[in-house]
Amino acid sequence: MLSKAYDPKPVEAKWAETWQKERLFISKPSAEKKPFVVVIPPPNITGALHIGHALNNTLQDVLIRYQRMLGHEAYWVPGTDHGGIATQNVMEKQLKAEGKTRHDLGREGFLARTWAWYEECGGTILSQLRKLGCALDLGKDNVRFTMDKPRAKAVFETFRSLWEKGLVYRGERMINWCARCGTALSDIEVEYEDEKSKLWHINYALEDGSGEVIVATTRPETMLGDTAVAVHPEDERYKEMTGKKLKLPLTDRLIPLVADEGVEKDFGTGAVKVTPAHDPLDFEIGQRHNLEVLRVVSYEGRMVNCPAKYEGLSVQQARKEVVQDLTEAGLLAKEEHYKHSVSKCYRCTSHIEPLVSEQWFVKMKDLAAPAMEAAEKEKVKFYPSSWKKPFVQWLSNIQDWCVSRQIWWGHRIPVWYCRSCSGDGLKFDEKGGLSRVSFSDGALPIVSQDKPAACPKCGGHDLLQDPDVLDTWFSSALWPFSVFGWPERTKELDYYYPTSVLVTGYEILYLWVARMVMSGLEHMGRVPFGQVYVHGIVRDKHGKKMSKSLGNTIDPLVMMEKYGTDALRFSLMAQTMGGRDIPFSEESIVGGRNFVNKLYNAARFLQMYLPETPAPLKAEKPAELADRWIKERYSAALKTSKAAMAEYDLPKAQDALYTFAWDEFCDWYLELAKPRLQGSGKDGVLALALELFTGTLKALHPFMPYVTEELYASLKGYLPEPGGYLLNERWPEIPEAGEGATAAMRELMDVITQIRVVRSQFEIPPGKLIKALAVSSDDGALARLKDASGYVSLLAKVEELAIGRDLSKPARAVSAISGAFNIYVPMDGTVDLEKEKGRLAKELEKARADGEQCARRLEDRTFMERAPKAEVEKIKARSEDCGGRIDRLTKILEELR
RNA sequence: GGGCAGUUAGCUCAGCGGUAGAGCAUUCGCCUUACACGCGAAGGGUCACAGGUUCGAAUCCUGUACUGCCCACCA
Repeated sequence: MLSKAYDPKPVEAKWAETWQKERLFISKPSAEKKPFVVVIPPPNITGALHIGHALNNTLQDVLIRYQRMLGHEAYWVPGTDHGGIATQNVMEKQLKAEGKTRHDLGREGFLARTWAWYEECGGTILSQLRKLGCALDLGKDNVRFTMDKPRAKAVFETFRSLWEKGLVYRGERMINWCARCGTALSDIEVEYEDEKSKLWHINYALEDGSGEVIVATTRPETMLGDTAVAVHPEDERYKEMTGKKLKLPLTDRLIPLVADEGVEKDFGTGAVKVTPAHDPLDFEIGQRHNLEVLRVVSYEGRMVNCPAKYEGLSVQQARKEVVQDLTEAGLLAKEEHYKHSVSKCYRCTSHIEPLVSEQWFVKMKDLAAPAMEAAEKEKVKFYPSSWKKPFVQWLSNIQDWCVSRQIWWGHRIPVWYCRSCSGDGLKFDEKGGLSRVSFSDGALPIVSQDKPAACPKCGGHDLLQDPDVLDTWFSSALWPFSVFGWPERTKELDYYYPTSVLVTGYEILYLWVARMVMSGLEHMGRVPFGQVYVHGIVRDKHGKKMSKSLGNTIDPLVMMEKYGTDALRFSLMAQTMGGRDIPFSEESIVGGRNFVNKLYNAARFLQMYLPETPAPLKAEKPAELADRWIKERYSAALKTSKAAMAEYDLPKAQDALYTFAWDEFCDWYLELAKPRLQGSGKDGVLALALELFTGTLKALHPFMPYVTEELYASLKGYLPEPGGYLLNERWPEIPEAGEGATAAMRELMDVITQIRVVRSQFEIPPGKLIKALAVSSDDGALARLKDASGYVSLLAKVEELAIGRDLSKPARAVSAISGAFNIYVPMDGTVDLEKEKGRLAKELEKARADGEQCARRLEDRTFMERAPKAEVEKIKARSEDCGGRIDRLTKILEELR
């Protein structure tokens, strides 16, 4: 005999290995079958999978397995992402623990080490995905990496093509600089956070001594880089002074007071200090007024180009010093508390320094236009659809994309420079390596993936590659076609592109999804996927974001160990309603674990009655009520589940099967089957139970692959058509079924429930067999109950059930009403009259209230005239029913007196 | 400052035009020969608020409040 509780560990290990060994998940282009393709959002090789990955990949796995079982050529393409800055940060942290920096290893050494890390970490991630049950073929030939050879080729081809179209350019612009990561970031890689700070009011005196201008700022240290003060042209307070010079405090510089539309009159003092090098708005003002761009913060985040006393200080230190010096000089007019949003690096949460820098950019407007159209016309359709609007809006406000990163790990920018032709445009670090490139200083680009043999202009051989690498999202943007070998025209590309659906969390909708849509349209001429399934973020049970620093993370691997993979998957799925964030906690996994156990025990129950040597059992057309009923319920559950899948409502699809399996199949059908399994009808019951249970296992397989595979394997020998792995089986056929048995069962189930209520309320010991009477004036109902009286005896533990029209209530009996029946349960001892009256009176009260409500509506002329006929009929029937109940209850109550 | 979502039982959420539902938690009774990771039963909600549409509103419309998220150069 199998153990009472399901032990997932050995089962999961066995099937995970078998599935991979059999290469069950591999796909080949097939002329006969329709492809269903999903490309995995490639996890960064930064460490272990987290709970968000577990959710994301469970959703994809469900879709893939489901589509396969529908008979489509379902292909889920596996891979990992090199993860640019994120991965480099992980490596640098490792090095730091060894007391080293990447510069100790040098660029090549650092890259070699990171590649080794990729081998290790990439493998770990893939094995974790396998553990999650993902239907991903992890054969070496099938797993992609955003930095492997074919993907590198795609990246180069993209860069080359954009360059030729003039869509990629190098220019000096305001960018977001993370001094800690030592690189520029794109606008969407910056996060904003409210911080408590101060608003300092600084006194700038006019050169001619005729007055002063007070400016308000949150960044006093940048005043050292001010090259003007600006006011609104219409501002009466400053009209007279505009054009005059101001003395810049703490320095000996003079700066002009300019008038600019960009200044808000009503904010602060109406005067802004202008630091074109370190503020986006100031940069614009600077451009309009031809102001000098004076950089006072270096790439290292230290003060430069300023009075010696501040030189080399960090921004924070400089702020303190400047404020103190201004105070001492009596130039600090005011200091007020102020809350404002500051920009932070999305990779390391350090403060971002906006600064002007020469970088590579991709021109976005022309790329965004077709993507907007695709979203608007739903060539790319969002689930839930509410994402369409923000998606389109984001595209419509798009800015050029800064794609160069001053890090080492990533696709090197495929541009080379000839040392002799590029002149001053190339800057070198102390070790003689190329550190910066400036087109404005004369650097001449040669676009090439590999080192060109010679400079096409001068024939020189001293060629150096641009030191920067591309934003990691540059290669991710190509993923839906680069995975199939683009730019090669492969047969995979032909067959699988465009892919079917992309499954992702909303946090990377712009970072990733939008860029894939744009790239797909630009390079392939077609959207990369027709549908986007957007899910939320897994949060802790209080709705807080999970983070290591808060200590509220849930490790999916630990949970899989503890509760089983199916349990984790089921529970995540159950809570991912509506595409919103998912509050998750360890407790919520218990529900999934319990359901897995329920299925396991249902199978164990069936096995008790099956012969040891498997032989096919053929189910006959159900004749008995319970059989007809369960088949109707099965049919309804499959129908609901299938319809929900079509709308990407995965939790609903799962829930329909859950409810059927537990509440209907186990709680009612199997209970009713127990005595029949002892008698001559055994084979018929077994065959039907097996048919429906294995069908349910099939339908549940996408959600909980392990336990279903295990149970199916143990039961399939008894089926007429045993089949193989569930993944290769067809999703169950939905039997034609009406609702007749469902209605008849409902009537019966209520009788059983009413007797159970009486038992429970009058504390009849659960094991004790009782007598009961069911009285009704409805002959049809009496006949139906007579036919099924065995069910009542069984499930309400009634040893003698008298059914009739004219049976009278025995003395010392408790009464209940169920549909057309008055039910009497004789008691051994005396009946607690107060209790009995109390509950019957409560019933009566309910019936009366309901009856009155019906009556009111039936008397309402407008209701009778305007409501649909069917509705009126329903109310009439309900009203009659209430009337009957009231009469019967009143009579019973009277007799109690 | 704009946009989007949410507000239903103690908690997490379904329901989205015709008598308020689930899971968990709580209470009571059961180790009933598949399952105590279980079985049976019970309690618990003026469906945020105010108007409107409708014979009828948790469900549709308008507004208010609160919460959360996204976007935006207000120093």
